[in-house]
Amino acid sequence: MKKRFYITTPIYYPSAKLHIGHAYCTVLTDIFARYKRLRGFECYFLTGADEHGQKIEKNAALAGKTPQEFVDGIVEGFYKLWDLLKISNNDFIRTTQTRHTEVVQKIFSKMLEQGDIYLSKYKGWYCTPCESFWTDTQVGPDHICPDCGRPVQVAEEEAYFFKTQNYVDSLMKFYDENPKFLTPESRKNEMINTFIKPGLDDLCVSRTSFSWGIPILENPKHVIYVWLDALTNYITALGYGSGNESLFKKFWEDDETEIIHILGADITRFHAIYWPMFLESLGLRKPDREFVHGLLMMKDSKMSKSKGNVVDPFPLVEKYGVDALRYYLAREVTFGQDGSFTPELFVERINMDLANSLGNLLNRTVSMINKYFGGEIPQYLGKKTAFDGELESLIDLSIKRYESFMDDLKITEGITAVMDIVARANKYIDETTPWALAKDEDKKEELASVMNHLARAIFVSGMLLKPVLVNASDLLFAQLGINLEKVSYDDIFNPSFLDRKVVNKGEQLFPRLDNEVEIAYIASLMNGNK
RNA sequence: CGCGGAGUAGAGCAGUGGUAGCUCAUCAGGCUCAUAACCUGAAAGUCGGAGUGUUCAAAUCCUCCCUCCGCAACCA
Repeated sequence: MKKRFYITTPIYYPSAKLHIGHAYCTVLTDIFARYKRLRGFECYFLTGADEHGQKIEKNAALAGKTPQEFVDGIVEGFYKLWDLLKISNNDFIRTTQTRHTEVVQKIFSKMLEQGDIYLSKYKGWYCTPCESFWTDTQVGPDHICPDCGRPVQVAEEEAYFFKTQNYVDSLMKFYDENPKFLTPESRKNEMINTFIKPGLDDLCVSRTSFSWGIPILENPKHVIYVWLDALTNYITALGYGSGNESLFKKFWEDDETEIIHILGADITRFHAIYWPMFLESLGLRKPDREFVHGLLMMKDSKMSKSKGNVVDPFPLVEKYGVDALRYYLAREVTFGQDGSFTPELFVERINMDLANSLGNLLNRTVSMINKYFGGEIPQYLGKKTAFDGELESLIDLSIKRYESFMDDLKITEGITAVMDIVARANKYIDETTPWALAKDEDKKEELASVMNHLARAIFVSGMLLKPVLVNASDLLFAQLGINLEKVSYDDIFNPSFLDRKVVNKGEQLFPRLDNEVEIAYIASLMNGNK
């Protein structure tokens, strides 16, 4: 196990507002980062914005702004959303920042000098009115501009290319030697069969047809084109090539750091093929893992602006709280597979897991401790009832399962391991029938043991869910009388940790939602975006 | 033959070789500490179809077919 982690999301493109799909990727990455920190590891978490390119240039012109003004406005929205979702990123990189642009220029120069980049001609379908190049697949069989629908012509422009042939063999070797590099594994097969085996083209890394990009020093009519600019954010953010490389040394070069990129399927190719090549060209280490997450569908069809089913996370969080949304994203959608967001699933998941199971368990337990023990959690007395041992073993087992799932980025499975504890605790109440024990003075010890065990089950669950439920876990601790300053992960292993703590019955952690009303409300939010 | 994913109980999903699972919904029962909650039990699937394919053993591997979805144009 490495002792330090560097984890990243892709940098998102600020051509429009972010939606729940971006939130999904960022929240899951955040959960992992928080999990690692909770376990006591150092974890540096980076996200950001990829701000160059023709589309930004065009959208800015349409909005009557300079490109920089335009992206500044959009990125403001990024900050707000990540703030709202309690994203714990350590840094936010913008590709328009000089700490990035200057280094990208140096990177380009180095590659050019080494002969990994050469000047040639980019040939493609060109739409004169749109001033845009398109690929074969983009123009389709009729050779029509996908933007304006008019016919396109074959055109050429001077461009720089990255020589992939220099690194193909070494990439294949890297795949072989690092089976966990790209997961899920089907993604790796896709890369090899679809892109590498048929023969990899060199990658175009500059453009002259627009100017909103990082100029190439050696030839300033060119700007650096998308991927060489975008992917390198992962190292420029750490100060690579700058005056101060301390972060870079610590979180990239040190072998004790595990480097993890989280990304979506549509950009797998660039992360899995070109990024390792760029790094090798620079003589740098490659990431340990690239984890490809699935897409969030809106009930059978992909979320898209034209279909009017884009979900805006803001009103959702405003109404249901950040924890509800974070929990839904992490639990409902198996990380690594496609999943869906629907109002029905959302309301059901929150009600069943958070309100009925966890929230209600806390509520009933605190009530009983108040009623039977004047609010003081009884001391741990060992295994006093026939069911104590079973509950304790289930807790121990669930902690182990949780840890091993989470370490392997199986976040959805990690959460279900915690919910096993909650379910078992609810059952334990029925098994031990505390209300019956309370009527018999001789059973006082058993009753005390039941309360202690219940409190511990809730405490452990709350701790394990802390990376997900960033607010509710603290509220849960507070109800159990835990001093938030004096609690740490390792306390879950101490059965006596809760002895004599005084509970505080507070608000319901997750009030039950009215199905019909809330489903209709969320549906109206989605339609409102049409 | 473009690439990829999916097809498992009424709905939504998990499950990659070893007696078919989870959540919800349904029905019956229990309990009363609790947020009409919680607990127990039942009914419900020939795991898309085909193959006298591989194997001691297949939802899981192989071959073929069918259907749906995503990518290929806004969009993680």
